[in-house]
Amino acid sequence: MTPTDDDLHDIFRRLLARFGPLHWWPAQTPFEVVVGAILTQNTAWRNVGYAIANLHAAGALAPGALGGLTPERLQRLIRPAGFFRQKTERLQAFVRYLDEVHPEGLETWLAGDRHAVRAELLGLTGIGPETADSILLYAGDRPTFVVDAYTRRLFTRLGLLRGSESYEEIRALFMTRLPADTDLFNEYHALIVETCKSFCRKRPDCPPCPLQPRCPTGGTGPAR
DNA sequence: GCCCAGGTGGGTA
DNA sequence: TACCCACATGGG
Repeated sequence: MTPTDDDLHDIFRRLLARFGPLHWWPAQTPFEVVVGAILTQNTAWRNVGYAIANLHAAGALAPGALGGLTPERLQRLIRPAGFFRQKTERLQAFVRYLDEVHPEGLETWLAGDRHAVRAELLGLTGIGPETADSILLYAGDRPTFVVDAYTRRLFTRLGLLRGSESYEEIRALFMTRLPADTDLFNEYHALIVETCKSFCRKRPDCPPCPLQPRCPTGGTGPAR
């Protein structure tokens, strides 16, 4: 049931061969990664893109600028990403914390002790394990594995997870079987997301699945 | 019209 | 620990 080192390496090789390196995260700066990580919580990335574009147009993709907006203004800008009241609170709480506790700046903060920084992120309102790991990996360039709904779904359909494991269990599983390599973790998570987005049922043009004869992301999608 | 999307926090048993 | 619910928009 639980994947071996070889399973995890083999799946990675197949996905990389299929999609090539993706060089995530789709953002220009570490701060933009943080904003995207919060905005994408239980939200389709397409909608996050609209909100990021609004923030960019408003010149608000920097901590000071975003923190200086009124909540009403920020809510308007990020409305397309959904949960806009909650997410406004979370974004402004983050920049407030950054300003008050880490005047040295986001990148310097994230470069500190990995475990301490993760614990600190998890203590912030609106930052759960997936958001914390996304920030560490994609904004801080630190080796931590990001587990998301796609990871759970794909590996459950491959028969390598039961599906009921906790976030921390799945993360530990990957991290104990793979070398602590930032680039590997970066690509692995990106490839899992890309694979699940290529979901055969939604993409009739989906090429042969690199993992199984019947695409494990599509369930009822066309075989091959 | 209905369901889902790269979660999180608060509440209850 | 294990569920439940609120939070909200846009696209298939």
